[in-house]
Amino acid sequence: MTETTRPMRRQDIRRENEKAILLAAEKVFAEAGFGGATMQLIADLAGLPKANLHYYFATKEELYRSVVQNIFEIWLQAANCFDVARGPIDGISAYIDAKMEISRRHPDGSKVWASEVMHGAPVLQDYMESTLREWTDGRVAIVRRWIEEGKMDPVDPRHLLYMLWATTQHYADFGHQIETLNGGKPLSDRQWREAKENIKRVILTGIGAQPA
Amino acid sequence: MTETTRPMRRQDIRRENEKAILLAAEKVFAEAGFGGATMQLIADLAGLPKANLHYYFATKEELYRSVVQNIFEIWLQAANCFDVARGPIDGISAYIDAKMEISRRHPDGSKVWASEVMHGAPVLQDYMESTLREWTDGRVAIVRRWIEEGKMDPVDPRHLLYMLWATTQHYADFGHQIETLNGGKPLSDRQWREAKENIKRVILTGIGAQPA
DNA sequence: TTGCATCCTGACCGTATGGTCAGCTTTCAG
DNA sequence: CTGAAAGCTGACCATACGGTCAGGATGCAA
Repeated sequence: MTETTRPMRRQDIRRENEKAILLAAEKVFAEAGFGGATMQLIADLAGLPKANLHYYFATKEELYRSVVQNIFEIWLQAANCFDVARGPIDGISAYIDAKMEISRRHPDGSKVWASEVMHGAPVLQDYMESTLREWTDGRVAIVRRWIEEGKMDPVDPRHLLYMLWATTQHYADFGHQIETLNGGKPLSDRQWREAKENIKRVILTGIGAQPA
Repeated sequence: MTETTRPMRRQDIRRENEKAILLAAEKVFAEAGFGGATMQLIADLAGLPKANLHYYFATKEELYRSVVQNIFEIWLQAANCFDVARGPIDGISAYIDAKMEISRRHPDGSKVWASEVMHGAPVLQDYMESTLREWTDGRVAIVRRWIEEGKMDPVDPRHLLYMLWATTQHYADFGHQIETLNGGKPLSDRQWREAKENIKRVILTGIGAQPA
């Protein structure tokens, strides 16, 4: 009677449940932090009994780790925009767009990531020391090259990167504050567009990479 | 034997203990989040028995609220730089300096504030809807005036403010990430100076407010 | 059809945590 | 000096949480 779908195959069951749990966990971890999140709440949100969570993820830590790693993947993927670009205008524009889209579509993930880093990255320390460092060094080299080629002013690449991360991430992490200051309403399509435009204009102008 | 100071007066005792508790609480809340923080840990860090905490602060929520309100005060005070300035160069420079100094000297407080907002500002919602909104509207008006007076390009004042908040706050909230990418060492005096300089240069240039 | 691996779950457990309280010590006004 | 108010604290309690487990249900290969 309550069944609307055909009996599932094992593979599908596993995949769907894991997905539901990860989605619910992301939201709960984002809203309450690791310490404030409870397995019970995640289970309720995922529509599963609590014991079932432990069938898929042995411990709360393991579940949390999975959530954080997921975000990290998405976060790193936004990097591609940077690489294929031929100059700061293309590259930084695309990167800002990509990161703003993540902030908009994936605010919970962004918050979990922020929370993880704020608390000293207990789970991701090794990633930060390897993958993140490599990624950053690569991007720093690219920016340096752009500077040498006269495509932008000599700005410290690291602080520029931090600025990009901070500004774009802010729209997810501090979304509640922005919403409150926006009269309690989420940003509209137009406002998101304006946000992107403003950020891009200020930064690109700021580093002397404006077209005209 | 262990007494190095003369017996204290009641007033002093109260003041000192409250201060010690608030300091310890700020650190623990910053490191573990509200849910992950324990009264026991705060008590240990403050060097007091747990029951004593409850003598000064009835509940964990009340203690947390005090910590958050403290930060909010400091945060708002940085605003003054903005008001007394005669133009964007002075005002924004001073504001960036002030907020960066907060990020450097008060990273725990900044993290607690960030955490509070990220979790939907359960404690500070009323403040955000009154004080913060008023403050923001005031600053928006100032920026608008600067634009009308031709002292800077027509940038959306709100997104500019968000950019200032995000960029400066990032050095506290994501301090661990920055430290990791800095070879595991905290930023030196020189690096902090460079950070400020870079941010100021990019933003002031970006909004067309550079002196020359 | 059968046997088995996978999937599921209600009931349970040990522990850690926020909070309480009775009764002690210390300060200090009168 | 004295009594009351303020300050302090070890021991205690109820609860909520992460995690376990025995045993039932279900899909599926042979």
